[in-house]
Amino acid sequence: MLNFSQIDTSMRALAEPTRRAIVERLSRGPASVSDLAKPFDMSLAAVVQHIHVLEECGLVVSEKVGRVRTCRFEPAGLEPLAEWVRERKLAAERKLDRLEAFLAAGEQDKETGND
Amino acid sequence: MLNFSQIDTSMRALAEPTRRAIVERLSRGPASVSDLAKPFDMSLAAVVQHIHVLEECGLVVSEKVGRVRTCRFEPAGLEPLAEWVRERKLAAERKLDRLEAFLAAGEQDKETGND
DNA sequence: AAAAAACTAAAGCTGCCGCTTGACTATCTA
DNA sequence: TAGATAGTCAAGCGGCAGCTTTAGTTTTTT
Repeated sequence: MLNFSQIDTSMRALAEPTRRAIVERLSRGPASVSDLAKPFDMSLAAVVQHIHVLEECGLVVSEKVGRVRTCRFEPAGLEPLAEWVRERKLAAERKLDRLEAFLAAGEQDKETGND
Repeated sequence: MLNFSQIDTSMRALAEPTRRAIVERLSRGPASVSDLAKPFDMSLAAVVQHIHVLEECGLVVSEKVGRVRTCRFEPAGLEPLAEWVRERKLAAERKLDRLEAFLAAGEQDKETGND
């Protein structure tokens, strides 16, 4: 489908349990790459790859000082996702509104008809 | 990783552009399977498979009457996702609060020290 | 200066996900 | 009742995402 939109990349990024766990960890404060890797039963390289994905979609930023790269969570990266959810809920509500308006109009007709 | 949590299934479901498009369509009102399939350049069977995934994670419900299956969007299915986002933002804020408290305490010390 | 620590980069492997095809069932229409 | 419509089921295929391994670099420690 060749979709490179923001919502697509961040959804894909967070579909991974490991990446979600990394974000959860970072949402409680910054951490180095090896700190992030410790809880996981996988190679450091694998965790680094996950971090790259999270950086590419703006959910994580990092800075290297000396030999240590420190990663931080970027809450703004959640916005595309949050917005998509809001839009879906809103559309569903509007649809419900229209249905209710339709039913209300029907009741109205009935009442005026019976009047 | 064998993760069957609600958040995992719904994130995975919505990581797919086609499935997201289906939800977008349904959030504006119910539709039959073939209606849903029309905009996509793929077989009906493929779309049916996507619908199944969306049903399994509670984002879509459907009902078959006669030979037509009508699908509806279930906004409640978004809750796990919405909650996860809220929690992440909250954790990040709290972390920021602690930082600010720490800095404020530092300023306090400075002031009392200079006093 | 040598060894250790903290990554980084690249190549290769494997399992799963999304898709197709084909064969089938059930329902509606002419 | 014949044909069309709407969906279902299952098998199979190809690509790619996530992981490993290996070999490197840079920085810190001893």
